[in-house]
Amino acid sequence: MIETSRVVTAGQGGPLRRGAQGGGGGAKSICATPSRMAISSGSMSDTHSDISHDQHAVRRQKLVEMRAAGTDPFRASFATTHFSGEAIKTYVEGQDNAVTVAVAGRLVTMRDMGKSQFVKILDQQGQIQLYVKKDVIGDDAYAAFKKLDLGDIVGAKGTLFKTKTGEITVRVDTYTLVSKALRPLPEKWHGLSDPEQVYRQRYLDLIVNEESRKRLMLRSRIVSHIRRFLEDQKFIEVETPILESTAGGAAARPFVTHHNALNADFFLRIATELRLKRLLVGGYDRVFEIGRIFRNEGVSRKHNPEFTMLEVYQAYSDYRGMMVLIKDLLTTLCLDVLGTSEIKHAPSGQVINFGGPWREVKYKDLIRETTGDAGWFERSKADKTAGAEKLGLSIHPGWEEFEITNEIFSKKIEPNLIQPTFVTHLPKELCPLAKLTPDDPTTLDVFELCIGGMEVAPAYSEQNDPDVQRAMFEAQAGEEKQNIDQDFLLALEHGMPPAGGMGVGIDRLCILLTGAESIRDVILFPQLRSADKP
RNA sequence: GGGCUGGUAGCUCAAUGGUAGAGCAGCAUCCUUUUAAGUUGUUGGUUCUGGGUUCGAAUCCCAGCCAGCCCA
Repeated sequence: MIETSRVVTAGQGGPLRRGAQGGGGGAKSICATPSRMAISSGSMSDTHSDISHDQHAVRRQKLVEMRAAGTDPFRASFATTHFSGEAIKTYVEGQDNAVTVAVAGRLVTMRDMGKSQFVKILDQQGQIQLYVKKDVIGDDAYAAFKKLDLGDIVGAKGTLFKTKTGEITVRVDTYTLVSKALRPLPEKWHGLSDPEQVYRQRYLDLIVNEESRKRLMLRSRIVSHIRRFLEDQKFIEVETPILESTAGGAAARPFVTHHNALNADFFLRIATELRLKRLLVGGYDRVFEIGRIFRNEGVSRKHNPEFTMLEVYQAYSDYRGMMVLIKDLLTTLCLDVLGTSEIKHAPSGQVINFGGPWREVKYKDLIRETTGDAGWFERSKADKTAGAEKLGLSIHPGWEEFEITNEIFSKKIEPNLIQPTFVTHLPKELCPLAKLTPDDPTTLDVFELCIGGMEVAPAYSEQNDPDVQRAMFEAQAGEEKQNIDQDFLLALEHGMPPAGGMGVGIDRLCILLTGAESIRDVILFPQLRSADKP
């Protein structure tokens, strides 16, 4: 497809453990509890080292003491009745302590006031405040509670009330420590801002940076909405192979891997198109896949080596049917997930409006308009080169004419298409998988949906003439005939229904809908160079 | 791949080539409705790594690693 590409290096992102400093810090008793902690690992020097500054050591010390006292947090669990958000909703206005809830989560805020404490825990739905009073939970439990650290995971049972500042809070009757955090959390006010650590230790980012947590959860809801939307329209979701012997369906450099038992190299797929069309042949009339695609290209703000693409195929439809589908999909997506049809687009300062009619314009008209040359497509290559350079573009001498023209499109036109725009009738050289326009065989029955200056979704009237398809593949492959997917052509000879097909880059869509600045902000674990030390 | 910028305490950040600091958290102390809670005191450093210049380097130079931005 026209779909643009993405990314990267093979490196394997292992779990990173940054500073190696574990264990070493001698275990010396700092606070009371001289106890016998012969078991604690590490050296037992006799020097009276002070570990009070070493948060990791202090927390390990607490764990040792807890175990010595017969409680092991890692062997405990806790039965919850509500997530934080649900618990808050069950509060009945004006009726303090009427409802009992059991919630659990990570301690993210602690305010110690002597004989009582306000703390907050974080779970999947957000934060909820707990109020712990010494005279309610008892002296021993309170003493233990005071030893908890930020980052520890606790379960708490109690009744809901509203504080004098109006926050719905759990008045804790009992609590259980269910996991001890041996490492400290990043600072609460500024959060975690070092981008490297944000990506490498995403779990910390999710804990302390609410925007990240919300943005990435929004992504999950977006994908979920897409599935529901398509299923409601009788589309069938399928999963096709990632390992392929021929990487087809797009123009991109694939990753190569090796299967030992078969003693064969395989490519990681660069598109799902050719597999899904085989399913059209097989009688799946409406089919889609939301799948990971791998492209062995650069890494940038808009490219990750692996990314997620939705591909949809609908028999007895065409590129115009895909227009209706994508417009319905995106408008309902905005309303259901974001609750609005208008989205701020920071780079351009514009407000993108998904609600109104969407502009539709022919590729050639955009080119003629931008170059100011009504006869652009009749010009010689030299004239086109000169025209493009006049627009400030640098043109490689080896480029074909359509490449020169497309350079104008991608550099001078696409970045300015902020409002949803269907660019139709692209030159036939740009894609070998679509049908030619009946009254203009130099163009294709396709559109490219551009929003926010990005290509969001290309769609075609899919080529189903096996002979035309073979000719187009061969023309594109040139000397690389071995890269042609012969089995796909065989499938076409069995007859594929006319169909509309479309690809939607999920990551870019999420960038758009969440206002993210980089693809890395909408991918939980973006690709980075290996952090392993040599 | 090229250019630019950055890497200092657990986190966020300071520091003319001259003893490396602050806030948060940590430790200790007071406080039973707080909202970045507050109070008093206090600990904590392989300044990314390796070379070099210098009487002296977080700072200047060279190389490398990692990251971000821009470009191809």
